[in-house]
Amino acid sequence: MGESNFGALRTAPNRPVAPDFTAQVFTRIGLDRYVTAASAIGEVFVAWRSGGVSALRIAGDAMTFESWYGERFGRRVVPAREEDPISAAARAKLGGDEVEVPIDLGECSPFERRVLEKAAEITRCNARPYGWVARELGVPDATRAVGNALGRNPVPLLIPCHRVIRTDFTVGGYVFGSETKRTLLEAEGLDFAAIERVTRGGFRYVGDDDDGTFCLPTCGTVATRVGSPGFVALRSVDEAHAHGLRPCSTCRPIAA
DNA sequence: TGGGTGACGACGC
DNA sequence: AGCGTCGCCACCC
Repeated sequence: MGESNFGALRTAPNRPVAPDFTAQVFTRIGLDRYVTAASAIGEVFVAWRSGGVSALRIAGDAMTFESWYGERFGRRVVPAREEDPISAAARAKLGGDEVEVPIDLGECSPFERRVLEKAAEITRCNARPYGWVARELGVPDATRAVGNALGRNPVPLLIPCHRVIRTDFTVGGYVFGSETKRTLLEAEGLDFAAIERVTRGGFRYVGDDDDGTFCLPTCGTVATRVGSPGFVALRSVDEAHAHGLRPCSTCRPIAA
């Protein structure tokens, strides 16, 4: 069908066809493209279109990636011939720069979008429970749905869904496997051995007598110091209040 | 329309 | 402590 349209155009009278006609049409239509880029978990494929990065997967067989992409998004993706501002931004971010990367969430449902946008707020060296995301979104019973939405994150790493973990502070699932998730979080500065030492026995919060706040043990403000002197392990919010502690405004350990 | 599925969580042994 | 069960919600047929 598309072929015959091209044929009709090609034979239009008095109108020479530019050699790169096909490329021009694809550019105008916005054909999706991809490159490989280095990341914390090795080489990845990064695909994008006019609106921003549309997909990220671990690099491997190009055919497999292209057919996965077509299956998932219903569009064709081809290797890029040159860098683009969007791929350049993604490359920089994957390399560790704190830059904004436009993301195309076009195929996501409104709920999935909200979940991914919330996950995008979680900064390095931090982790939050699935239930925390649900609560922040105003649907505290939708924790399971939050997990499903994160599981469909089209752009892992760029939207750091690996920073959402289980309420018991075990890492939980991940597209690239739980081990990879744990490795990523450790590389960002979370010390799971220390976290496990604290949470063993049902401790859920960490109080800091110095600044008078209590946090999730995976809050970046305490993550590198969990278990050191000056911190008290707490089993409940009541215990925190008994110590005269107020909730940390960064990790917001309880509902506002 | 309705039943099945899943990166969860609380509870009971 | 670890496992099964069951409720929950959004999504997909």
